Amino acid sequence: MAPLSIPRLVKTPIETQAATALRASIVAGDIPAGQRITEIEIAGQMGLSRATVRAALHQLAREGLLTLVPYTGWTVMSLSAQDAWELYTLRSAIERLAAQLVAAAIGDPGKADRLREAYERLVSACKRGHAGRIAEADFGLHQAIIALADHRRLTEQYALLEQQIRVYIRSSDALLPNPNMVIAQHKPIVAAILAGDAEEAGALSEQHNLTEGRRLADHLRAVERRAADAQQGAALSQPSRQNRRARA
Amino acid sequence: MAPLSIPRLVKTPIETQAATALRASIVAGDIPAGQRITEIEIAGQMGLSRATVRAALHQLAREGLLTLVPYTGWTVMSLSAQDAWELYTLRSAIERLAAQLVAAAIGDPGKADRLREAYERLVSACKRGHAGRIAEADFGLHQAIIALADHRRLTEQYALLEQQIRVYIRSSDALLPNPNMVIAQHKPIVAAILAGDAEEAGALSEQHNLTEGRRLADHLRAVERRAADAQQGAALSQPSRQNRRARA
DNA sequence: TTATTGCCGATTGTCGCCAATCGTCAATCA
DNA sequence: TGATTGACGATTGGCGACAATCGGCAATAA
Repeated sequence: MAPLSIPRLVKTPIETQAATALRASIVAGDIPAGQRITEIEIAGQMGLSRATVRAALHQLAREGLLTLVPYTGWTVMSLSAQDAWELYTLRSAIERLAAQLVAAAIGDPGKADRLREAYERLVSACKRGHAGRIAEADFGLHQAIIALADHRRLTEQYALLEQQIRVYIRSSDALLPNPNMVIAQHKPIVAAILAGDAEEAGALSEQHNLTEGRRLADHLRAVERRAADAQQGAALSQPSRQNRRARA
Repeated sequence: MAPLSIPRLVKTPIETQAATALRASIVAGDIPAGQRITEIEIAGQMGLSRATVRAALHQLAREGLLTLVPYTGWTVMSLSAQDAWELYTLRSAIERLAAQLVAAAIGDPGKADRLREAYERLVSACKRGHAGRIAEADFGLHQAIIALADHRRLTEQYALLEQQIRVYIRSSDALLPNPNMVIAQHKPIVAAILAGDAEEAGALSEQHNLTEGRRLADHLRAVERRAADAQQGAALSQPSRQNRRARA
C-alpha cells in the first residue's frame, strides 16, 4: 500500500508523560530546589492515580532530580558546590569524547553544516545580547556536538547531566555570560572539530568545561559560606523548624 | 547513651531488593541476553505482586539491562558491536577522569594503600592463572580507582556501564585474558597514579580501555557476521517464528 | 519538672483488580 | 483461493485500598 500521509502517532504511557511534565517543571524552576512534594498532591494536581505518579517520580529520582526518603517523602534535589564540581568534571569528560568523535567523523555528509548552524545561532544570540537567549544557544551548541557523535549512551548520559546543570544554574542565580567571552571560548572548539583535529577539539572542549565549572563552583561555594554564616547568627534565637506544607 | 553494639539495620523496600536480585541474575547470566520475561512470571517466582515487580523491572530498564515494548513484554537487552563500542568509549572517558582525579589526590591518607591492594590482588590472580578470577580482579582494580575518585555521579555512572559490560562479556563468550598481558597493561597505570602524574595516568587509562574495547568489538563484529551468514542460508527453508515461552 | 512512652496524623510500600493494547488465528467474503 | 476482518488469549497500563513506617505531640510517671 502506498504510504498515505497519515501520521504515525506515538503511544506514550501516561506515566512517561507525567515524568516529562514534572521534569519540565523542575528544570524550569516552577518547583523550586529543596521543595518537598508528596505523591498524593501530584496525583491530585495531574488527575492520575498515586501508583502512576509514583512511577514517574521514581524515574526522575533515577535521573537525579529527586530524592526519596523511605516512608517520609520526596524532595527536589538541591545542589551543593560539590555537586557542581561533579557535574562539570563529568560533563567535561563526556564532551571531550564527543568532540573527538565528531571531529574524527566530520566528513560525514551534513555534519559540518549542522555544527556550523548551531554555532551561527550562538553568535547571533550573543550579538543580540539577551542573556537568556545566549545561555540557550550555548546549551544548543553543546547539544549539537553531542548529537553529532552518534552515540546513544553518551547522548543519554549527557541529557541527564544537562538537566541537573540547568537546575543548578536556575537555583544559584548564576553569573551572567559575557557575550564576547562566550564566542571567544567556543570559536576554537568549533574550528578544531571542523578541521577534523580530534585531539585538539577534545582538549579545548575539556578545558572549556573545566574552567566554566570551576568558575561556577567557586561562586556557589562563596554563596554557601555566606548562608552558613547567616544561619549561625540566627541559630540561637530561632529554633529550626522543618519547612512542611509550603505549596498553595 | 553509649553506642551499644546493636547493628544499624537497613530498611530496603522489597522493590529495591527485587531489582537487586534480578540485576544479579541478569549480570551473572542466569537469565540469558535476549530472553523474554513477563511480570506475572517473575512475580510468581519471587512471591511478590505484579506492581512491585513492575517497579523493579522499570528500574532495570532505566539502567539499560531490560527493554520494554509497550503491551507486549520485557526483554533482556542483548548487545551488538555498536553497543560494545559505545560502552568502551564511554568507559574510557570516565576512567580517564577517575585516574586523573585519583592521581591528583593520591596524597590523601590511605588512598595509595587501597590502590596498591587492589593491584596486588590482580597480580596474584594472574599468577594463579584462573581466568574467572583474573577477570574479577581486573574489574576490582578498575572499581578501586573509581571509588578513590570520591565522585558520586562518576561512581554511579560507572556502575551502570560495568553492569552492561559484564552482560556483554558473558553473552559473547569473550576472549580469555592473557595473564602476563593483563599485568603489563595495568602496571603503568597504577604506577602513574601512585606517582601523582594525573596527565599520564589519565592518558594510559584511556588508552587501555580503548584498545581493549576495540579488541572486543572486533571480535563481536566477526561473530555477528558469521551469525548473519548462517541465518541467510536457513532463512528460505525455515520461516522465522518468535521465540515465546522458553523458560521452564 | 523532665524524661519516657504511647498515640496519631501523614506518607510511602504493597497488593489485587479491571481496562487497554498487542500478536495470532480462524472465520468470512470477493 | 486469497485477502480482509473479527475474535481470542496474553501481557502490560492504570487504579483504589490497605499495611508499614515515620515524625512529632501529648499523656504519664519518677
